[in-house]
Amino acid sequence: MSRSEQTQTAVLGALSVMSMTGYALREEIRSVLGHFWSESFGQIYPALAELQRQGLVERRGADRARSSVFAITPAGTARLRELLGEPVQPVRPRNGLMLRLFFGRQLGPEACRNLIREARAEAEARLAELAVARSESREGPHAEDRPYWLLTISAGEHAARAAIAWADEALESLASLPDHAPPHAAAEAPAVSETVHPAREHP
Amino acid sequence: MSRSEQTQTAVLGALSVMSMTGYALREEIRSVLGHFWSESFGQIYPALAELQRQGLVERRGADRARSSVFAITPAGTARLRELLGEPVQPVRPRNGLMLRLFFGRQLGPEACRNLIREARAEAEARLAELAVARSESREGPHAEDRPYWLLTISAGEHAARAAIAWADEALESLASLPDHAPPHAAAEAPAVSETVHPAREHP
DNA sequence: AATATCATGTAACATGTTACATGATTGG
DNA sequence: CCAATCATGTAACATGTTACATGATATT
Repeated sequence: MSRSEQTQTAVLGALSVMSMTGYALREEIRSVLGHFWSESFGQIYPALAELQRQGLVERRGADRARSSVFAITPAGTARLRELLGEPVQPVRPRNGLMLRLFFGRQLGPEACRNLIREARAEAEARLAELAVARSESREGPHAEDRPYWLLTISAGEHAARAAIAWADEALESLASLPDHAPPHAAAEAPAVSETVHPAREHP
Repeated sequence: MSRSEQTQTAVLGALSVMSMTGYALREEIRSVLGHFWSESFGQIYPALAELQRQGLVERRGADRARSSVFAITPAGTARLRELLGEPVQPVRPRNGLMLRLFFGRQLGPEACRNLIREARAEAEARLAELAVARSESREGPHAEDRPYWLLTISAGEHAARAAIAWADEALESLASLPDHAPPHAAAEAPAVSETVHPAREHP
């Protein structure tokens, strides 16, 4: 999977489930695949044009600036299988939370705790969204697709629960640290204060 | 955190632990932060130049093409704290495994199982690496940093264990699926498939 | 009629990786 | 000396997002 074939895969995949407009594609990808995939207009339309040129999708409906629906062709389905069979290309990690925690000594325990609480809340929210997705999947287009969709939902749930468990553990482990603030801190720092930072100077 | 301040954060953070060359920076970031962060030469050197220009790091040693060590300045430490305090910028997800599983019906259960087994093996490997990192952290430069490093290691472990648990569950759930291969699969010839639109234009 | 949303597309920008060029240092 | 590795840097490329331009359709 060298090029932006990734986008082609996502687009062909979505069209394999249901024909739709490019606009709807973005919406679908955001709402349905949103937990593990993302595409922007700037990728979707060029990809659609290229796929059409290759005869992998076709346009139906008025072709002059009017709303038109894209549908996958048999060749497109074959291509989709081919693309799905290619090796998963590794993602370079960029986890801003972990970066901050790794240098957490510079931030001090309290700020770190806030970051972790935030992450925990996000994981809870994700869990709730996934519960909705799970129940909605019962009305999904194809019963044949459902077992696979549930796999991805389950993966999200496992990850979110792990994040929550980690956060609780991390908060506890940070609680035992003396809240001594960063080394020689508060030099020129203006009164930033942040969301929860009431106790700068202790009694 | 608008620009590539992310890179500046990582570089300043690494230099806050220990002074080193740009080359070593890449190695350190890859080996120590590798589980959740990555930078390439193409980012590190320009970032170092910019940081030096701003007086946040300084160069020590011969400055004519010879090996030189970069060290963080007091202003750099202050800037690091500022950067670490900025909101975590969300990452757009791109999980190739989940994309494949979501359209797993096109691949068939067996291919999906292979993907999951692969992911499980990677998670096991990650777990082993993290165990090494955990034991190595005992000889880390600064005892004060250790609690924070352990937080990130623990997060990796939680995530990896969750991935393993999910994989086992997923394999079991796929085992119950009839191994009927993808819909009208096998032949690469476009054997007419069409998931949603069985009928072409002609009646 | 006015506004919001749907829909398509593109250009400018932002980001990030790879491959290369160059030379120093080190170990066999 | 030769090769490998350390070290710095850059240019070309690949990727991806945002903002804008344009106009249709639907809603109020």
